[in-house]
Amino acid sequence: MELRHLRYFAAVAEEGSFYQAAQRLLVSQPSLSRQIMDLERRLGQRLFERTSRGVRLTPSGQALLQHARQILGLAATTQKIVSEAWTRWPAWCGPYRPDQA
Amino acid sequence: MELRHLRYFAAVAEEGSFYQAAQRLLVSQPSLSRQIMDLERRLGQRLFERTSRGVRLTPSGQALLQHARQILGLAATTQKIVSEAWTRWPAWCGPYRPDQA
DNA sequence: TAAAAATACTCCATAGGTATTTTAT
DNA sequence: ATAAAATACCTATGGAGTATTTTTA
Repeated sequence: MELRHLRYFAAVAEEGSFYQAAQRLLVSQPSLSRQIMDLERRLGQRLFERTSRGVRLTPSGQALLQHARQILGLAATTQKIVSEAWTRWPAWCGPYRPDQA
Repeated sequence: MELRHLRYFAAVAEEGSFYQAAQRLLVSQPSLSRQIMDLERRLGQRLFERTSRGVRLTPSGQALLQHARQILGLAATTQKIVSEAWTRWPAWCGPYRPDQA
């Protein structure tokens, strides 16, 4: 499991749709669909019920969402804290412009 | 930033050596070295001081280690909780054998 | 000078894209 | 009939490996 899986999962859960979440994440709907299927396979759980007008969280999905938010929040905080520390990366390494590091 | 970066980082921090950590992680020393450099680039911080008999955490590295452990612990707990829920993945999808999901 | 890390390549697994089909209402 | 997800297929980024060089106690 990688943070990418959780970012994608949370977006789908919040949008209630692969279609919408893909737009928000700036990835294609099939790429997103495959990442979620991969996550479901890794966890051995179906996370969404698919319908013809979107998706709905399964009980497992609801459980995951709470934890995913915690993890993503902690990851964001961590990046902020460490990135803003005073031991700067030497300038000669060149800049790095992350969407999220 | 992905969980892989944090897993690798924690291993290096605990072993005090890329060389040793690579063996523990079952990856090559150069692969590990590049992943850590990538993480340092993303965070804009040098995480380790390199010496000829291993590595030592920088202040930024020490800060990251605490958070990395939290995140990795939370991720492990999450996988356990969700994986052991009752909504089993249908058998027809075939099994999945992760080292860690 | 002897360890450990960094570099230089090569390879390939997989994330991501486009086109299309399937499904459910 | 239509809107959304799944599938098929292709491309390419970057993760991983081997061989080698550089560094520093």
